[in-house]
Amino acid sequence: MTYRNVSKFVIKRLPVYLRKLDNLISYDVEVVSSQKLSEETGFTAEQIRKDLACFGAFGTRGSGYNVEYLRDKILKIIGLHKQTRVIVVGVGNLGKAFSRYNFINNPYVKIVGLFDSDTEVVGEKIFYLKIEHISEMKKVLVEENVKVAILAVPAKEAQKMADQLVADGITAIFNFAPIKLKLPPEVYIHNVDLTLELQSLIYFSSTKDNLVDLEDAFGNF
Amino acid sequence: MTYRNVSKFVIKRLPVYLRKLDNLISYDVEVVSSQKLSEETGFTAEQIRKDLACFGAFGTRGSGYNVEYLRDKILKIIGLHKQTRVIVVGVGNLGKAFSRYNFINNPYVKIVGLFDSDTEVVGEKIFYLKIEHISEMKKVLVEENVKVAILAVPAKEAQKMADQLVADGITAIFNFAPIKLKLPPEVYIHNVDLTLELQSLIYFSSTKDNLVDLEDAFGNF
DNA sequence: CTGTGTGAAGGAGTTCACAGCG
DNA sequence: CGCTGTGAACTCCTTCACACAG
Repeated sequence: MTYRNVSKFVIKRLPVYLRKLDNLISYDVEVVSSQKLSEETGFTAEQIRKDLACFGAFGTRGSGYNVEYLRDKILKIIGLHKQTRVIVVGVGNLGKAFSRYNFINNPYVKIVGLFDSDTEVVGEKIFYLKIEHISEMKKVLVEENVKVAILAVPAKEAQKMADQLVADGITAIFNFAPIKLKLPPEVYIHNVDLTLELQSLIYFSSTKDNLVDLEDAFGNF
Repeated sequence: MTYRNVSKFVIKRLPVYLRKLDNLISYDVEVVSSQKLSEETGFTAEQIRKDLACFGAFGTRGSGYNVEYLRDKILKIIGLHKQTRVIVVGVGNLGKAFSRYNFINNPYVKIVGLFDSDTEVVGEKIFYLKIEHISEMKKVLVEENVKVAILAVPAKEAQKMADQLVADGITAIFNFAPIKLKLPPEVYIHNVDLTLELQSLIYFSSTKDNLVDLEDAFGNF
């Protein structure tokens, strides 16, 4: 039995479960049902059970899931059981905000390097970590065996920088730059494009059944 | 003919087309085929044609789509044909970064208010716009008839603030706070949770067919 | 002859319903 | 009896294949 081909949709829900489980642990809750998790997360109980079933049978029929056991299982599934090391490339507004945010909110992912090409920001600190020049990047990537990079450089530098990251051993990129990176297929890219996301939100802002909205846009129909 | 029930997946792709069309316009390209758009965006040509077909027939058989005409159509479909006014609530790291980013990158969405409860940041400027105290919010919402809010306050304040926004007429929320907002179903919520997104990225960082990764995680299988 | 528009087929994700175990 | 685990049904999105218009 192998776990190839687990849907991306499933993987995206796992961290949601993880967060809820961590929360339950902090309240000393020991057992949780898929029904309870459903109420907390908004996903259906069946879906939660199906998601977990992709990776094995972790529950106890009649009672539910052991919270701590399930949390540890999910950590291992995602690969967060040993703290993951990442670097941030491009420490402008967005890179800075992301870094500060991650330091505070994400115990499972550790930023081990902040890099920028702008000598203006090099030397600045974010919490305990000093921003270094891009030229120092490869050294850190190799020493710390980093596989994940957060790319928050301007659009026109993004492709070049991504190529360099891949050449230096990066296998997954969290990309804030508003361009479609062209990289080997084995590199996983996750794009966060705030402009696009906000624009599509606008569509839904007038009314949820968009009848009125669209009739207005197409007087000709 | 009405346009109810256009899939969210379609709507999310429209801004991608929009950006490419704007780009083509800046290069004085007048006509574009779905094939060309496919190469540029990474979506299949059939999908692009199907997406556009949800809203009418905009192309010319044999040649393609008139770039400017299609751009204007998409603007109207999304509702961006008249600049949309939004406010930003919570101007910490993330709110600040988002605002600066939007000022520069998003010509179609105008930020008309920046609000925070922290008197420390009130008075600061982001580009030409001054950060105001939350107490001023309602006035701006009404005067400018704002329907969309970007919520970037700490998690524990988010629900209370969201309730207030909805009470003041907001119909869509772009939510950066890492909680599930409980709001009336007619309010559209788009969550951007960087911690969750980064965590799920980790899963894909070891290898794209996650066989090895998972066998390692479940030695017992 | 080229490229759009679209019904039909295929594939993927979700929900349903219930068997089965504690 | 309660809650998990899961095949089957269902829904929705994508891809295919081709008719049709310029």
